[in-house]
Amino acid sequence: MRIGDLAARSGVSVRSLRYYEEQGLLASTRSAGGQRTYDDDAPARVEFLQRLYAAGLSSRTIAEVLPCVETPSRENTEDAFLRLRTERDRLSERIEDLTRTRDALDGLIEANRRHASAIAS
Amino acid sequence: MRIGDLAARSGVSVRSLRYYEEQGLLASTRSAGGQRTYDDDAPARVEFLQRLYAAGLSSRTIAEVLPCVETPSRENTEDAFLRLRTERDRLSERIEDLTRTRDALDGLIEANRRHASAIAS
DNA sequence: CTGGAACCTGTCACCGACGTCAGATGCGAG
DNA sequence: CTCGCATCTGACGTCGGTGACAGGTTCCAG
Repeated sequence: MRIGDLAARSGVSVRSLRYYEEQGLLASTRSAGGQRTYDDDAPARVEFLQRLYAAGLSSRTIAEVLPCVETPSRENTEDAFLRLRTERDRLSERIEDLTRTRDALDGLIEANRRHASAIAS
Repeated sequence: MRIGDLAARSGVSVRSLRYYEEQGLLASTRSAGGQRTYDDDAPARVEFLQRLYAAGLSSRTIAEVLPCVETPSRENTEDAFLRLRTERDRLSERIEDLTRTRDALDGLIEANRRHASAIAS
């Protein structure tokens, strides 16, 4: 699979795919002419990367966490594993915070709705 | 309350407070010498702004939503109200997405833990 | 009254993921 | 073989919320 195909399948720009590789997040083999070739796992991988980015992780953080995901061996995995749990906890806090914010917005909406109906009556 | 006090109380930099004002998100009266003065509601207001920023809203979006929050009158509130609900829904989707991501991370952690214990045994 | 801390405006720098352009090269269909 | 699309590398631009600095003014404690 070439980079254009991967981009089309994963819904990510070609630029981003090159960037992911530059950051050490996505591997590719090169053809004789130097063009990138991806295996069938790539789209899922890219989707996962997108997920982590959306969760607020930076490229560097993702890179630190990935060895834990890819090669669940030992040693160089130990701190990556800790990182992974740390990021999970951070995400958890984030979710709670966002939920509180949503509740606050709900409160505003409710107050506004009541106010509007009070005017209407 | 002067800008330094507000910054200290709300845990936001002086720079950011001036920026919020520049974006029309935070009002201040000026002293004779031109220095900003804030009333007692300001810290809560700033905290709320921080919440919205953390929820991923841009300054412009916050500005579009605020009239709905501040002056729950009618007319110029109508579309602000729609905006507010739109943003609430967007936030809701975001929360769901992050929750899915957290579940994915939990899956990885669990898999890794099992793998580690398999090695240990 | 005075000195120094706090404040003012204005401007430039930064970060990080990505857009975009340029110029060169690879690749496959006809 | 050739034409044209896809891909390559490298570089610069962008956006938004802030940091940081400069040069000047205001405020308050002593």
